Amino acid sequence: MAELFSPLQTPPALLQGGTLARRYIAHLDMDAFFASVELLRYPELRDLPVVVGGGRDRQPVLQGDGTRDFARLRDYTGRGVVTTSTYAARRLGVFSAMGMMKAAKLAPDAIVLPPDFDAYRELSRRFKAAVADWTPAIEDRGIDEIYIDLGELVHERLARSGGSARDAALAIAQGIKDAVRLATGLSCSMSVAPNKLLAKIGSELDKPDGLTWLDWSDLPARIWPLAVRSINGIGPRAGERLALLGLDTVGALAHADPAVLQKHFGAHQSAWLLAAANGVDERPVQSHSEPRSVSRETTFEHDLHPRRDRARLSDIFTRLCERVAQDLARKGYAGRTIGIKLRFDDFSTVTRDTTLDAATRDAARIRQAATACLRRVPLERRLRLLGVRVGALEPSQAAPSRPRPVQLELPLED
DNA sequence: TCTGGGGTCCTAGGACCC
DNA sequence: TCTGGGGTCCTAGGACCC
Repeated sequence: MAELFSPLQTPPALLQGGTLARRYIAHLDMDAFFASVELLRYPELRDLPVVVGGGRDRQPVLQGDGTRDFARLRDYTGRGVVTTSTYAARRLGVFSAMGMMKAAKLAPDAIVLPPDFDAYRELSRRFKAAVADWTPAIEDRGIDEIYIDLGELVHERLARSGGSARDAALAIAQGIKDAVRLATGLSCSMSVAPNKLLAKIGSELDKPDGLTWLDWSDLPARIWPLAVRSINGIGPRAGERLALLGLDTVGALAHADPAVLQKHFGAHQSAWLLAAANGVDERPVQSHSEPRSVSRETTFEHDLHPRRDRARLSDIFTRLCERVAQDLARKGYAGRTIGIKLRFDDFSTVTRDTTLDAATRDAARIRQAATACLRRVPLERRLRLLGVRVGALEPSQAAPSRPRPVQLELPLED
């Protein structure tokens, strides 16, 4: 049943391993997800630079002549970052996580839309349901992406119609892309590869609406020229440290001296870096996972003074505890570890937590424990952010409540 | 005019126990 | 006089991801 690696496709590190089953792992990534959902609603914005982000901002205003008046980035004031931008906005240099004020400098005429997370969650549910019609072997990776283990589907198709595994996998992936478009009106990019690591990289290679096949034989030509940051798990910090060692590309990392890497990154991380750069990743597609923590936090419009703004802070604190308690009840969990997070006006961040004898999801109990945590922090600066977290979760007796249905004014009926 | 909100995982030191 | 070692839990911070 299990095919074996052919030596040509096999990363050297796995050769000794012997009989590993060839896997067909897909990564599916919705294209510019939030912005694309907004384009369903406002088709007249297609091809324009549009930014989704910021806070409680002005909604588009329907005017007498039937056109809508949209807010412009240049008029934006306040904190907040770009959540997503359309491809037209990206061409102007505006990307996710960029401060809105910086984005306004680059693209003052771009249109700003406030995020509508209920709509995004609904479309997320629809695209995942469409994929689930094909296979249950789906790993959730957030609102706009999933991994899919295509192994069974590929073997079924080969048994039925013959042909190459590559053609079978690509036909299945194309079928899934079509199903997602039918269910949502949105495009996605997919890649099929021998593991999650390569599939994740692959889905970026042909965006938007791409479909990419990757095998180990593609490593030198298609993966090694990429920046090390293309590897999921190498972030800004590790990227910088690698650059200091002269390791800018995945290929350079793949051929780096293991002793040098180990000196700078330790045994564990250096081994992972080398494996990843060589396309090696044995993690399974995990179709079920239990939540570890639930949290709520808020950044204030203006920094608050711990004493002068004490009443307001206290209100906000209470509300955060209540929302965390609601989230726990909705999901059917309680937790033993209660924690707080503070961010000061200089952006320094501290956390404190405490572990109770028994799990709770009671807002008053959470607030009591969180207040005790708060007393352990010296409050000498103004505050920018306040957060409350409950961890060490365990399922709690009461059944989780059903999510409320969301009404959407989107042209999505099929 | 810098820098959101919701998460996961890892590390490291100290407490505590056997 | 000198001086164990392993395991687990708790806490704080930080890197990273979507």
